[in-house]
Amino acid sequence: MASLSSWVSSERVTIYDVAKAARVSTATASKALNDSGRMAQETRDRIKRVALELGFRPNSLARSLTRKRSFTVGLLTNDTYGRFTLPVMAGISEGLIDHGVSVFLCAVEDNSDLAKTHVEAMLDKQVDGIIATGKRIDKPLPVDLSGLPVPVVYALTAGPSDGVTLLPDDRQGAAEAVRHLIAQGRRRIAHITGPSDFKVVHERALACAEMLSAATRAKDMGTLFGSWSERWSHQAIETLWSASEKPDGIFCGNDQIARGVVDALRERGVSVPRDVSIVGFDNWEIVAKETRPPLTTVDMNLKELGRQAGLALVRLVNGEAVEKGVWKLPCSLIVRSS
Amino acid sequence: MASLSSWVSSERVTIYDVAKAARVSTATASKALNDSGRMAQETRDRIKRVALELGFRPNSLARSLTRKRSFTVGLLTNDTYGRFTLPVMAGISEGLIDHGVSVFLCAVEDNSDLAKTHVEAMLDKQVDGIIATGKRIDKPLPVDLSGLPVPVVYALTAGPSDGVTLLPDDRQGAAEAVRHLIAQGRRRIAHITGPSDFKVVHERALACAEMLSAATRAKDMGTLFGSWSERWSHQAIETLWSASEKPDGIFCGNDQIARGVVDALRERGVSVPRDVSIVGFDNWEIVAKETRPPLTTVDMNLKELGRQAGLALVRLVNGEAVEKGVWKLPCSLIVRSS
DNA sequence: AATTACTGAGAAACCGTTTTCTCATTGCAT
DNA sequence: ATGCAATGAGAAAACGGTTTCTCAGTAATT
Repeated sequence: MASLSSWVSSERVTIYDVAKAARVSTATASKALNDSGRMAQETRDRIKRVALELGFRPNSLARSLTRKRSFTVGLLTNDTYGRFTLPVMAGISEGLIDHGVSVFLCAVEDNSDLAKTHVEAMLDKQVDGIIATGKRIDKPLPVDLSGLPVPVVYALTAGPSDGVTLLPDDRQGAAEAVRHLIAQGRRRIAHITGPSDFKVVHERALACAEMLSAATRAKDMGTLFGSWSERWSHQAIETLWSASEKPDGIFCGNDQIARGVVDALRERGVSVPRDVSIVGFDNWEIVAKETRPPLTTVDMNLKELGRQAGLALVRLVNGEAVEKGVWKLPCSLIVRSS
Repeated sequence: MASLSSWVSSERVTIYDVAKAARVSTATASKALNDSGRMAQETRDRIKRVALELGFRPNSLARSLTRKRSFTVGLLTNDTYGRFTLPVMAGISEGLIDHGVSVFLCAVEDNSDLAKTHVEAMLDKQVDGIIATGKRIDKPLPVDLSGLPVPVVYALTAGPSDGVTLLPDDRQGAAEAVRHLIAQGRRRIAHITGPSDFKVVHERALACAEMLSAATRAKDMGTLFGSWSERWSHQAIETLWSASEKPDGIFCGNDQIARGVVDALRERGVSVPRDVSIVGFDNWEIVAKETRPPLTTVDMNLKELGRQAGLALVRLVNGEAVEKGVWKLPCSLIVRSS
């Protein structure tokens, strides 16, 4: 438990205090502490030592005012419930603190006016840039962020084609999943997934189909679109198991479906993974780890995605070149027992 | 879709520009725009009009520097995965934006050094106050926030006894749940809940027992402690249904358990809600709404809790009196079909 | 007519840093 | 000795606002 009790003392130490104590001007003090300007190394060291002794911490506000750089960015999200956004946000926060950058959190639901209010507040507070994040990669936030005086990065939400957008590589993740099933010796592979109006559903289904058509040894038993629910899993298994030829490997659109599939198979006396191998998607630990057997699944590395989004924004703020368009970040296969 | 394209134009308008355009000094301009100082109403109106025409937006940094008030607070969380924190954070963000206050998001996991870094960064940025939030009401954040030069409020995490802490009223929520079961005409009520080392488990179990011992018509069939899993639900139902006298109402420690209970009962041919009524806890919509029948459950109003936390902090910052100790915010019973 | 009270507005200081000049001093080569 | 470049440090002007104080002018009172 870190103690921060040094701040108990009353008034903040300013650079004037440091300068006075070190018997130099504030100009010299500032330069010494920022390793800029020219002065005797001895002077620089002395000033730094004094600053340390006095517990000097520069006032960010004052610094930002002159530097015209606030080391602050805004994070706009329309997700106040889901479980995908939190890791992304955490990744952003963690990735940026290393650069001394703080993050303004703005939760806007789908309220366009609220979003506008937040953006204005952020701009008033002189953010260096903005990150937009959401819950679906095929829906934009309820506010147009183009034409702002600061750069914008989109993470896990739809952005404009000329912007920088970071998304998980659903196709690669799905491909890994199917490859794993094949590597496990599975030959008849089906895909049970969610509603067809989700973009991720298509991406994953497409990659699954491609992978299977390229595979010489394995056969594609088809894709079943439904909903993100265990109920749907039961229906889907009902359908698949009423056919004569049954799959021995199932790739599921998410962990919830996978969980339902495992349960449905158990009810039928089909053993997982002996008779059928299952791979989920999301690595939603509360589901994946609790399933018996624990689910093999695909992790979207959302925290890393957030971190990358933060770093990309910092690069943009610094005027460095950043490739426009959609960046697909790799997913990882988490092998458990299913 | 709100358009913010007005910012496309190059340079920001400062109060100097407004003053010049209105042919007054910056002092007068400032006073006019802040409705402070003394001047002819006509002058005030004219300056405001000019400011509006020019699209003047005061630079928050500059303002904060003199006012010694940044209209910014820090939000510290150790939750980067769970589903409880996000609504709390959203509530905080939404509650504070109305006061012109922005929120710094700091995700610290259980890393004490990282937490300290974040706190220092926030203090450097002159936050007016800090909100600590987490995933469990019985675990504190990995950093000591007492003795800071700014006020602190704790929401959904353990705080010091002399601080301000906001928590859901688990007891009241549990009592509502049991009251509902009794009102439904249930007479033999059991409680199936999670691990006994969670404080919320005890709170809810205690309230449940109290409610039942006070009820003349209903009988307490006991509490079963287990884990937060559907697996445990099946076990618990196995246990309860192996006794001669079976419950006709079950209050579950969370929705996941409730979901498992509904499923386990269905497998036994017991109808919900005809034979047995079920009430869950959390109103975890993805589970509660998907269950067949949809779960009646207790909502902790986490967003409102976040909002209240934000408002409490603002009051502290303003030097207004705020009652120390733990504030329990009411839960709401969400009646669905179970 | 002289004094007093009030009104409206501006000058200047300030918040805490950074940064651009300026300048005295020193060391070195001519 | 003289000129010149390099060095070390400070004065002052930003940054964009707010606030205190001053003061000229007008209105009201004696």
